[in-house]
Amino acid sequence: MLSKHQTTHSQQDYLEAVLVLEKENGDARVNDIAKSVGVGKSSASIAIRNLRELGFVEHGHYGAVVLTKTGREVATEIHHRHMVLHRFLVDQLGLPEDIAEQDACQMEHVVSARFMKRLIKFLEFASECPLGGVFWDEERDTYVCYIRENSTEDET
Amino acid sequence: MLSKHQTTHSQQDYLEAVLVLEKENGDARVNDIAKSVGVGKSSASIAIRNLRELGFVEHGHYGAVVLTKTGREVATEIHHRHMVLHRFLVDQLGLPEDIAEQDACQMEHVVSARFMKRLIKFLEFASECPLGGVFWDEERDTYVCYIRENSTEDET
DNA sequence: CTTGAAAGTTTGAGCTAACAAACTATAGTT
DNA sequence: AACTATAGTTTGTTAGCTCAAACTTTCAAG
Repeated sequence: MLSKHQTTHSQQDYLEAVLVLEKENGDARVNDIAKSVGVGKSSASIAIRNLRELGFVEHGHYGAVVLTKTGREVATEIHHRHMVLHRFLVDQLGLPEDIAEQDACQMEHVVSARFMKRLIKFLEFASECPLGGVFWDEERDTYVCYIRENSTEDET
Repeated sequence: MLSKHQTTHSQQDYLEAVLVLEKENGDARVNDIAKSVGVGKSSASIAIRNLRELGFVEHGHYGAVVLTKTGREVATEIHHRHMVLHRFLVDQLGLPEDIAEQDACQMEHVVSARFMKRLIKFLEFASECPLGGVFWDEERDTYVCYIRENSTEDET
């Protein structure tokens, strides 16, 4: 799934959690990681030990967990995927936040790099397209398209 | 992931393989299932035994594997997801067949029912929309949109 | 009717990942 | 300095999935 640095889905979840906690709390502790990932603290402790042995994090006994260079690469890529997928699910498909969050959390681990590149181009195009676009109409429970005022050509 | 009938991703793969082999060969044998899923025949044998004990398939010793009612429900739902996702990846995002196949195989197990419903509406709308649409232009390596000739209104 | 190849099964092992329970270290309070 | 709540770790168990290797059944060809 991920470019270099082969990791399991579970490991990707832990690394992403460390990245997010670092930003939010300035600090990533085992207990918080466990809560963030949704597992018991014993599971998190073991997972972090493995990630340390694999060189993705540094972690002194009873200290904070810190991403290494390679760990940060994996974490940022996964988190980037998460945000792009989330944006697609909310902005383009019009799904509610909580559902989008759930789906993005799962999809981020399994989609190919090719898919992600295309999805990014798709989103860029949708927000830039001079002719118009498509959006979800919650009232009418259907998609709706529109044309911008001053669009004169047939193709762009 | 799936409505009722809780199953693992792996079990869903096996059930889908049985469904497809039934259609293609008229028959689903353990060996063919193993090849289709991409595992050794011992793994397939054990997996089918579990599915039998859970009531998803029937399987006499050294005989063909047959879906039960509930097994068929799971298999058809998963296969339907597969086809919808595949169509989205190819028709909408313009991904090549083999990449789309890979991604659909993974995504079908993890996306929510809400996502699938929306994606189906999205695809229906894209193919029906009277104003125009978006497609991938392989030459120019970008998305392109067009407006149909006789579209007069601003919204539909 | 025997025999060999192909199909199917069983066994024993390994890996990832989760949990609860028991244990140990840390830090803050008094 | 002692004590306690909190954080972190270790241990033992379980579950799911896979594999290779050894074994058994089936079936068709001779």
